[in-house]
Amino acid sequence: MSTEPSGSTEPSGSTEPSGRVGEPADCDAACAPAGLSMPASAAAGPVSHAIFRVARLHRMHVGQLLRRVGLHPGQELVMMQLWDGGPQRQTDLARLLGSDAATMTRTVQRLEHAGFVRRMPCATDKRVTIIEPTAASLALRREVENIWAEVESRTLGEQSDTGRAETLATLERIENNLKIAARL
Amino acid sequence: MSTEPSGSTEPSGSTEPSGRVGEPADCDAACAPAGLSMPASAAAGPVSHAIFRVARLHRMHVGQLLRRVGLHPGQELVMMQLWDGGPQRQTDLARLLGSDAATMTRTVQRLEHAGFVRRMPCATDKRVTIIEPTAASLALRREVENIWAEVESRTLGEQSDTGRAETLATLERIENNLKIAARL
DNA sequence: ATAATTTACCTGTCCAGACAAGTAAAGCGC
DNA sequence: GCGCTTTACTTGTCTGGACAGGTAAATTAT
Repeated sequence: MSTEPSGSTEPSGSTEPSGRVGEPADCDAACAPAGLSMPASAAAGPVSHAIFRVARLHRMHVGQLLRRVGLHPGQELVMMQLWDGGPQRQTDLARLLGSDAATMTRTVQRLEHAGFVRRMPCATDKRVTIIEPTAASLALRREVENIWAEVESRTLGEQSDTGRAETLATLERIENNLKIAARL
Repeated sequence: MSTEPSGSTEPSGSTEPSGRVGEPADCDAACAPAGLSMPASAAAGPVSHAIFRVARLHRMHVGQLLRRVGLHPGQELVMMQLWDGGPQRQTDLARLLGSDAATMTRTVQRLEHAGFVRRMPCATDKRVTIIEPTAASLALRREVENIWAEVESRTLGEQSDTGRAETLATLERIENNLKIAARL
Protein backbone atom coordinates (compact mmCIF):
# COMPACT_ATOMS: atom_id res chain seq x y z
CA MET A 1 0.00 0.00 0.00
CA SER A 2 2.74 2.36 0.41
CA THR A 3 2.22 2.96 -3.10
CA GLU A 4 -1.14 4.33 -2.84
CA PRO A 5 -1.72 6.13 -5.99
CA SER A 6 -1.77 9.75 -6.29
CA GLY A 7 -0.81 11.57 -3.30
CA SER A 8 -4.37 12.34 -3.28
CA THR A 9 -5.11 9.63 -0.96
CA GLU A 10 -6.36 12.11 1.35
CA PRO A 11 -7.86 14.81 -0.45
CA SER A 12 -10.57 14.09 1.76
CA GLY A 13 -9.93 11.39 3.95
CA SER A 14 -11.67 9.88 1.14
CA THR A 15 -11.97 6.63 2.82
CA GLU A 16 -14.50 8.47 4.71
CA PRO A 17 -17.34 9.01 2.37
CA SER A 18 -18.18 12.07 4.21
CA GLY A 19 -21.53 10.92 5.19
CA ARG A 20 -23.06 13.55 2.98
CA VAL A 21 -24.43 12.55 -0.24
CA GLY A 22 -24.74 15.25 -2.67
CA GLU A 23 -24.43 18.17 -0.47
CA PRO A 24 -21.49 20.37 -0.15
CA ALA A 25 -20.34 19.19 3.13
CA ASP A 26 -16.79 18.39 3.62
CA CYS A 27 -16.44 16.22 0.64
CA ASP A 28 -14.33 17.42 -2.10
CA ALA A 29 -15.25 15.18 -4.89
CA ALA A 30 -18.91 15.12 -4.24
CA CYS A 31 -19.20 18.83 -4.33
CA ALA A 32 -19.24 19.11 -8.03
CA PRO A 33 -22.56 20.69 -8.70
CA ALA A 34 -23.93 18.43 -11.29
CA GLY A 35 -22.77 19.92 -14.45
CA LEU A 36 -19.23 20.64 -13.66
CA SER A 37 -17.84 17.68 -15.39
CA MET A 38 -14.45 19.19 -15.57
CA PRO A 39 -12.13 17.28 -13.36
CA ALA A 40 -8.52 17.95 -13.93
CA SER A 41 -8.59 14.87 -16.10
CA ALA A 42 -9.84 17.11 -18.80
CA ALA A 43 -6.66 19.09 -18.73
CA ALA A 44 -5.09 16.41 -20.83
CA GLY A 45 -7.56 17.09 -23.57
CA PRO A 46 -10.37 19.52 -23.00
CA VAL A 47 -11.68 19.29 -26.53
CA SER A 48 -11.61 15.51 -26.52
CA HIS A 49 -13.45 15.50 -23.26
CA ALA A 50 -16.00 17.92 -24.63
CA ILE A 51 -16.54 15.78 -27.70
CA PHE A 52 -17.17 12.85 -25.45
CA ARG A 53 -19.73 14.69 -23.37
CA VAL A 54 -21.48 16.25 -26.31
CA ALA A 55 -21.69 12.93 -28.08
CA ARG A 56 -23.23 11.26 -25.08
CA LEU A 57 -25.69 14.06 -24.47
CA HIS A 58 -26.66 14.18 -28.09
CA ARG A 59 -27.17 10.46 -28.27
CA MET A 60 -29.26 10.63 -25.14
CA HIS A 61 -31.59 13.16 -26.71
CA VAL A 62 -31.88 11.20 -29.91
CA GLY A 63 -32.52 7.99 -28.02
CA GLN A 64 -35.16 9.54 -25.84
CA LEU A 65 -37.08 10.91 -28.80
CA LEU A 66 -36.62 7.87 -31.00
CA ARG A 67 -38.15 5.71 -28.36
CA ARG A 68 -41.62 6.84 -29.35
CA VAL A 69 -41.25 5.34 -32.76
CA GLY A 70 -39.55 2.18 -31.59
CA LEU A 71 -36.14 2.86 -33.02
CA HIS A 72 -32.76 2.87 -31.34
CA PRO A 73 -30.05 5.42 -31.99
CA GLY A 74 -28.27 4.48 -35.16
CA GLN A 75 -31.20 2.67 -36.68
CA GLU A 76 -32.78 5.93 -37.72
CA LEU A 77 -29.74 6.71 -39.81
CA VAL A 78 -30.19 3.48 -41.71
CA MET A 79 -33.85 4.19 -42.27
CA MET A 80 -33.18 7.74 -43.39
CA GLN A 81 -30.63 6.52 -45.83
CA LEU A 82 -33.10 3.98 -47.18
CA TRP A 83 -35.98 6.43 -47.40
CA ASP A 84 -33.73 8.81 -49.14
CA GLY A 85 -31.84 6.57 -51.45
CA GLY A 86 -34.22 3.69 -51.92
CA PRO A 87 -33.14 0.05 -51.96
CA GLN A 88 -29.45 -0.27 -51.44
CA ARG A 89 -26.82 -2.89 -50.93
CA GLN A 90 -26.07 -3.62 -47.32
CA THR A 91 -22.41 -2.93 -47.81
CA ASP A 92 -23.16 0.49 -49.23
CA LEU A 93 -25.33 1.25 -46.26
CA ALA A 94 -22.49 0.39 -43.95
CA ARG A 95 -20.03 2.44 -45.92
CA LEU A 96 -22.23 5.47 -46.28
CA LEU A 97 -23.05 5.54 -42.61
CA GLY A 98 -19.52 4.73 -41.59
CA SER A 99 -20.67 1.67 -39.77
CA ASP A 100 -19.08 -1.69 -39.34
CA ALA A 101 -20.22 -4.44 -41.70
CA ALA A 102 -20.94 -6.69 -38.76
CA THR A 103 -22.91 -4.00 -37.00
CA MET A 104 -24.91 -3.33 -40.13
CA THR A 105 -25.73 -7.00 -40.46
CA ARG A 106 -27.26 -7.08 -37.04
CA THR A 107 -28.93 -3.70 -37.28
CA VAL A 108 -30.59 -4.74 -40.52
CA GLN A 109 -31.65 -8.02 -38.97
CA ARG A 110 -33.33 -6.15 -36.15
CA LEU A 111 -34.98 -3.71 -38.49
CA GLU A 112 -36.19 -6.59 -40.60
CA HIS A 113 -37.57 -8.34 -37.58
CA ALA A 114 -39.30 -5.12 -36.60
CA GLY A 115 -40.82 -4.95 -40.05
CA PHE A 116 -39.12 -1.79 -41.23
CA VAL A 117 -36.93 -3.21 -43.94
CA ARG A 118 -36.91 -6.16 -46.29
CA ARG A 119 -33.92 -8.06 -47.58
CA MET A 120 -33.77 -9.11 -51.18
CA PRO A 121 -31.12 -11.27 -52.74
CA CYS A 122 -29.41 -9.61 -55.63
CA ALA A 123 -29.89 -11.33 -58.93
CA THR A 124 -26.60 -10.44 -60.50
CA ASP A 125 -24.36 -10.92 -57.48
CA LYS A 126 -25.28 -13.66 -55.12
CA ARG A 127 -23.14 -12.26 -52.37
CA VAL A 128 -25.09 -9.09 -51.92
CA THR A 129 -28.41 -8.45 -50.33
CA ILE A 130 -30.41 -5.42 -51.23
CA ILE A 131 -32.10 -3.71 -48.32
CA GLU A 132 -35.29 -1.84 -48.93
CA PRO A 133 -37.65 0.03 -46.65
CA THR A 134 -41.08 -1.47 -46.19
CA ALA A 135 -44.31 0.39 -46.70
CA ALA A 136 -44.84 0.17 -42.95
CA SER A 137 -41.63 2.06 -42.36
CA LEU A 138 -42.91 5.01 -44.32
CA ALA A 139 -45.28 5.79 -41.52
CA LEU A 140 -42.26 6.60 -39.41
CA ARG A 141 -40.56 8.85 -41.85
CA ARG A 142 -42.22 12.11 -40.95
CA GLU A 143 -41.91 11.40 -37.28
CA VAL A 144 -38.23 10.59 -37.56
CA GLU A 145 -37.64 13.73 -39.55
CA ASN A 146 -39.44 15.74 -36.91
CA ILE A 147 -37.31 14.12 -34.25
CA TRP A 148 -34.15 15.05 -36.06
CA ALA A 149 -35.36 18.58 -36.53
CA GLU A 150 -36.10 18.70 -32.82
CA VAL A 151 -32.68 17.42 -31.89
CA GLU A 152 -31.08 19.84 -34.30
CA SER A 153 -33.01 22.62 -32.67
CA ARG A 154 -32.01 21.56 -29.20
CA THR A 155 -28.42 21.26 -30.29
CA LEU A 156 -28.22 24.68 -31.84
CA GLY A 157 -30.40 26.52 -29.40
CA GLU A 158 -30.86 30.15 -30.11
CA GLN A 159 -28.02 30.44 -32.52
CA SER A 160 -28.26 32.58 -35.57
CA ASP A 161 -27.87 31.10 -39.01
CA THR A 162 -24.35 32.41 -39.08
CA GLY A 163 -23.61 30.79 -35.77
CA ARG A 164 -25.06 27.53 -36.98
CA ALA A 165 -22.90 27.60 -40.02
CA GLU A 166 -19.86 28.21 -37.87
CA THR A 167 -20.82 25.37 -35.58
CA LEU A 168 -21.14 23.04 -38.52
CA ALA A 169 -17.86 24.27 -39.92
CA THR A 170 -16.15 23.64 -36.62
CA LEU A 171 -17.45 20.09 -36.46
CA GLU A 172 -16.46 19.46 -40.03
CA ARG A 173 -13.00 20.77 -39.35
CA ILE A 174 -12.64 18.33 -36.49
CA GLU A 175 -13.94 15.55 -38.67
CA ASN A 176 -11.49 16.44 -41.35
CA ASN A 177 -8.60 16.63 -38.91
CA LEU A 178 -9.42 13.19 -37.58
CA LYS A 179 -9.79 11.77 -41.04
CA ILE A 180 -6.44 13.13 -42.06
CA ALA A 181 -4.80 11.81 -38.92
CA ALA A 182 -6.29 8.40 -39.53
CA ARG A 183 -4.51 8.16 -42.84
CA LEU A 184 -1.13 8.78 -41.40
CA MET B 1 -37.65 24.89 -35.69
CA SER B 2 -36.30 27.12 -38.16
CA THR B 3 -36.29 24.57 -40.76
CA GLU B 4 -39.11 22.26 -40.72
CA PRO B 5 -37.98 19.47 -42.82
CA SER B 6 -40.30 21.25 -44.95
CA GLY B 7 -39.55 20.48 -48.43
CA SER B 8 -38.81 16.98 -47.61
CA THR B 9 -41.97 16.23 -45.86
CA GLU B 10 -43.20 14.13 -48.60
CA PRO B 11 -42.10 15.14 -51.81
CA SER B 12 -44.39 12.59 -52.76
CA GLY B 13 -42.19 10.28 -54.42
CA SER B 14 -41.33 9.22 -51.01
CA THR B 15 -44.28 7.10 -50.49
CA GLU B 16 -42.61 4.82 -52.90
CA PRO B 17 -39.04 4.73 -51.99
CA SER B 18 -38.13 3.64 -55.35
CA GLY B 19 -40.99 1.98 -56.76
CA ARG B 20 -39.68 -1.45 -56.58
CA VAL B 21 -40.64 -2.84 -53.30
CA GLY B 22 -40.89 -6.46 -53.60
CA GLU B 23 -39.37 -7.06 -56.89
CA PRO B 24 -36.19 -8.86 -57.48
CA ALA B 25 -33.89 -6.04 -57.11
CA ASP B 26 -31.84 -5.31 -60.04
CA CYS B 27 -28.79 -4.20 -58.37
CA ASP B 28 -27.27 -2.41 -61.20
CA ALA B 29 -29.13 0.65 -60.13
CA ALA B 30 -28.25 0.18 -56.53
CA CYS B 31 -24.71 -0.72 -57.19
CA ALA B 32 -23.78 2.53 -58.72
CA PRO B 33 -23.44 4.77 -55.70
CA ALA B 34 -19.95 5.09 -54.64
CA GLY B 35 -20.36 8.36 -52.93
CA LEU B 36 -18.95 9.96 -49.95
CA SER B 37 -20.54 10.21 -46.61
CA MET B 38 -23.09 12.88 -47.24
CA PRO B 39 -26.38 11.43 -48.21
CA ALA B 40 -29.34 13.71 -48.24
CA SER B 41 -30.27 12.18 -44.90
CA ALA B 42 -28.11 14.83 -43.41
CA ALA B 43 -30.45 17.49 -44.64
CA ALA B 44 -32.72 16.80 -41.71
CA GLY B 45 -29.99 17.75 -39.30
CA PRO B 46 -26.55 18.48 -40.64
CA VAL B 47 -25.12 19.38 -37.26
CA SER B 48 -26.60 16.31 -35.59
CA HIS B 49 -25.19 14.18 -38.31
CA ALA B 50 -21.82 15.82 -37.96
CA ILE B 51 -21.83 15.26 -34.21
CA PHE B 52 -22.54 11.64 -34.86
CA ARG B 53 -19.69 11.24 -37.30
CA VAL B 54 -17.22 13.20 -35.22
CA ALA B 55 -18.09 11.19 -32.14
CA ARG B 56 -17.56 7.93 -33.92
CA LEU B 57 -14.30 9.02 -35.51
CA HIS B 58 -13.04 10.38 -32.24
CA ARG B 59 -13.94 7.25 -30.37
CA MET B 60 -12.23 5.21 -33.04
CA HIS B 61 -9.01 7.12 -32.56
CA VAL B 62 -9.18 6.84 -28.81
CA GLY B 63 -9.94 3.15 -28.99
CA GLN B 64 -7.12 2.47 -31.36
CA LEU B 65 -4.57 4.20 -29.18
CA LEU B 66 -5.98 2.91 -25.93
CA ARG B 67 -5.59 -0.60 -27.14
CA ARG B 68 -1.90 -0.55 -26.46
CA VAL B 69 -2.49 -0.12 -22.77
CA GLY B 70 -5.31 -2.59 -22.56
CA LEU B 71 -8.09 -0.15 -21.92
CA HIS B 72 -11.34 0.38 -23.75
CA PRO B 73 -12.86 3.76 -24.53
CA GLY B 74 -14.59 5.06 -21.46
CA GLN B 75 -12.41 3.17 -19.03
CA GLU B 76 -9.66 5.70 -19.40
CA LEU B 77 -11.99 8.39 -18.16
CA VAL B 78 -12.61 6.43 -15.00
CA MET B 79 -8.91 5.90 -14.47
CA MET B 80 -8.11 9.54 -15.10
CA GLN B 81 -10.73 10.58 -12.62
CA LEU B 82 -9.28 8.19 -10.06
CA TRP B 83 -5.70 9.22 -10.69
CA ASP B 84 -6.73 12.77 -10.40
CA GLY B 85 -9.12 12.68 -7.52
CA GLY B 86 -7.96 9.67 -5.60
CA PRO B 87 -10.24 7.07 -4.07
CA GLN B 88 -13.84 7.92 -4.68
CA ARG B 89 -17.27 6.51 -4.25
CA GLN B 90 -18.57 4.60 -7.20
CA THR B 91 -21.65 6.71 -7.40
CA ASP B 92 -19.59 9.89 -7.55
CA LEU B 93 -17.55 8.38 -10.30
CA ALA B 94 -20.66 7.71 -12.28
CA ARG B 95 -22.05 11.16 -11.67
CA LEU B 96 -18.85 12.99 -12.50
CA LEU B 97 -18.40 11.12 -15.73
CA GLY B 98 -22.04 11.34 -16.64
CA SER B 99 -22.30 7.61 -16.76
CA ASP B 100 -25.04 5.25 -15.79
CA ALA B 101 -24.78 3.62 -12.37
CA ALA B 102 -25.21 0.21 -13.93
CA THR B 103 -22.57 0.94 -16.52
CA MET B 104 -20.20 2.11 -13.85
CA THR B 105 -20.76 -1.06 -11.87
CA ARG B 106 -19.65 -3.21 -14.74
CA THR B 107 -16.88 -0.93 -15.88
CA VAL B 108 -15.43 -0.98 -12.37
CA GLN B 109 -15.80 -4.74 -12.23
CA ARG B 110 -13.79 -5.06 -15.41
CA LEU B 111 -11.16 -2.63 -14.26
CA GLU B 112 -10.93 -4.52 -11.00
CA HIS B 113 -10.57 -7.78 -12.82
CA ALA B 114 -7.85 -6.22 -14.94
CA GLY B 115 -6.08 -5.13 -11.78
CA PHE B 116 -6.37 -1.40 -12.29
CA VAL B 117 -8.69 -0.56 -9.44
CA ARG B 118 -9.56 -1.92 -6.05
CA ARG B 119 -12.93 -1.83 -4.33
CA MET B 120 -13.11 -1.04 -0.66
CA PRO B 121 -16.24 -1.18 1.42
CA CYS B 122 -16.97 2.06 3.16
CA ALA B 123 -16.91 1.91 6.92
CA THR B 124 -19.46 4.56 7.63
CA ASP B 125 -21.94 3.70 4.93
CA LYS B 126 -22.32 0.08 4.10
CA ARG B 127 -24.03 0.84 0.82
CA VAL B 128 -21.09 2.51 -0.79
CA THR B 129 -17.92 1.12 -2.18
CA ILE B 130 -14.85 3.25 -2.54
CA ILE B 131 -12.93 2.76 -5.74
CA GLU B 132 -9.23 3.38 -5.74
CA PRO B 133 -6.57 3.03 -8.38
CA THR B 134 -4.00 0.33 -7.82
CA ALA B 135 -0.29 0.84 -7.91
CA ALA B 136 -0.21 -1.16 -11.09
CA SER B 137 -2.50 1.33 -12.74
CA LEU B 138 -0.06 4.13 -12.17
CA ALA B 139 2.18 2.65 -14.78
CA LEU B 140 -0.46 3.51 -17.31
CA ARG B 141 -1.03 7.03 -16.28
CA ARG B 142 1.62 8.70 -18.34
CA GLU B 143 0.81 6.60 -21.34
CA VAL B 144 -2.88 7.42 -21.09
CA GLU B 145 -2.08 11.08 -20.78
CA ASN B 146 0.10 10.86 -23.84
CA ILE B 147 -2.70 9.16 -25.70
CA TRP B 148 -5.11 11.89 -24.81
CA ALA B 149 -2.63 14.51 -25.84
CA GLU B 150 -2.21 12.69 -29.13
CA VAL B 151 -5.93 12.50 -29.72
CA GLU B 152 -6.27 16.15 -28.82
CA SER B 153 -3.61 16.95 -31.32
CA ARG B 154 -5.25 14.91 -34.04
CA THR B 155 -8.57 16.49 -33.27
CA LEU B 156 -7.34 20.04 -33.44
CA GLY B 157 -4.86 19.64 -36.21
CA GLU B 158 -3.03 22.75 -37.18
CA GLN B 159 -5.32 25.11 -35.40
CA SER B 160 -4.05 28.14 -33.63
CA ASP B 161 -4.64 28.65 -29.96
CA THR B 162 -7.42 31.02 -30.81
CA GLY B 163 -8.97 28.48 -33.09
CA ARG B 164 -8.72 25.84 -30.42
CA ALA B 165 -10.44 28.06 -27.94
CA GLU B 166 -13.22 28.69 -30.43
CA THR B 167 -13.58 25.01 -31.11
CA LEU B 168 -13.88 24.32 -27.42
CA ALA B 169 -16.35 27.16 -27.01
CA THR B 170 -18.47 25.79 -29.83
CA LEU B 171 -18.59 22.35 -28.27
CA GLU B 172 -19.42 23.79 -24.90
CA ARG B 173 -22.19 25.83 -26.39
CA ILE B 174 -23.69 22.69 -27.88
CA GLU B 175 -23.31 20.92 -24.58
CA ASN B 176 -25.01 23.74 -22.80
CA ASN B 177 -27.83 23.87 -25.34
CA LEU B 178 -28.47 20.18 -24.92
CA LYS B 179 -28.36 20.42 -21.16
CA ILE B 180 -30.84 23.25 -21.16
CA ALA B 181 -33.13 21.37 -23.52
CA ALA B 182 -32.95 18.31 -21.31
CA ARG B 183 -34.37 20.22 -18.41
CA LEU B 184 -37.41 21.40 -20.26
C1' DA C 1 -39.69 3.43 17.24
C1' DT C 2 -41.80 2.23 13.11
C1' DA C 3 -42.82 3.08 8.33
C1' DA C 4 -41.94 5.34 3.99
C1' DT C 5 -38.61 7.14 1.02
C1' DT C 6 -34.30 7.90 -0.97
C1' DT C 7 -29.70 6.33 -2.04
C1' DA C 8 -26.11 2.98 -3.61
C1' DC C 9 -25.32 -0.84 -5.90
C1' DC C 10 -26.18 -5.10 -8.61
C1' DT C 11 -28.36 -8.05 -12.34
C1' DG C 12 -30.87 -8.95 -16.48
C1' DT C 13 -31.91 -7.55 -21.06
C1' DC C 14 -31.33 -5.19 -25.19
C1' DC C 15 -28.93 -2.10 -28.24
C1' DA C 16 -24.62 -0.17 -31.02
C1' DG C 17 -20.08 -0.75 -32.09
C1' DA C 18 -15.40 -2.90 -32.80
C1' DC C 19 -12.43 -6.92 -33.73
C1' DA C 20 -11.60 -11.64 -35.24
C1' DA C 21 -12.68 -15.43 -37.86
C1' DG C 22 -15.26 -17.86 -41.05
C1' DT C 23 -18.18 -18.79 -45.51
C1' DA C 24 -19.56 -18.04 -50.08
C1' DA C 25 -19.30 -15.77 -54.25
C1' DA C 26 -17.06 -12.88 -57.56
C1' DG C 27 -12.90 -11.33 -59.94
C1' DC C 28 -8.21 -11.84 -61.51
C1' DG C 29 -3.89 -14.15 -62.89
C1' DC C 30 -1.98 -18.08 -64.81
C1' DG D 1 -9.44 -24.80 -66.82
C1' DC D 2 -7.16 -23.61 -61.70
C1' DG D 3 -5.70 -21.00 -57.82
C1' DC D 4 -5.28 -16.66 -55.37
C1' DT D 5 -7.24 -12.43 -53.85
C1' DT D 6 -10.96 -9.49 -52.94
C1' DT D 7 -15.62 -8.59 -51.70
C1' DA D 8 -20.08 -9.31 -49.15
C1' DC D 9 -21.97 -11.03 -45.47
C1' DT D 10 -22.41 -13.74 -41.06
C1' DT D 11 -21.35 -15.18 -36.32
C1' DG D 12 -18.88 -15.01 -31.94
C1' DT D 13 -17.10 -12.29 -28.32
C1' DC D 14 -16.25 -8.31 -25.75
C1' DT D 15 -17.06 -3.50 -24.64
C1' DG D 16 -19.94 0.81 -23.38
C1' DG D 17 -24.40 2.43 -22.71
C1' DA D 18 -29.42 2.59 -21.40
C1' DC D 19 -33.59 0.92 -19.00
C1' DA D 20 -36.10 -2.01 -15.74
C1' DG D 21 -36.14 -4.42 -11.69
C1' DG D 22 -34.42 -5.84 -7.24
C1' DT D 23 -31.82 -5.65 -2.65
C1' DA D 24 -29.82 -3.52 1.24
C1' DA D 25 -28.71 0.35 3.82
C1' DA D 26 -29.31 5.01 5.15
C1' DT D 27 -32.39 8.96 5.69
C1' DT D 28 -36.56 11.06 6.68
C1' DA D 29 -41.25 11.26 8.04
C1' DT D 30 -44.86 9.69 11.02
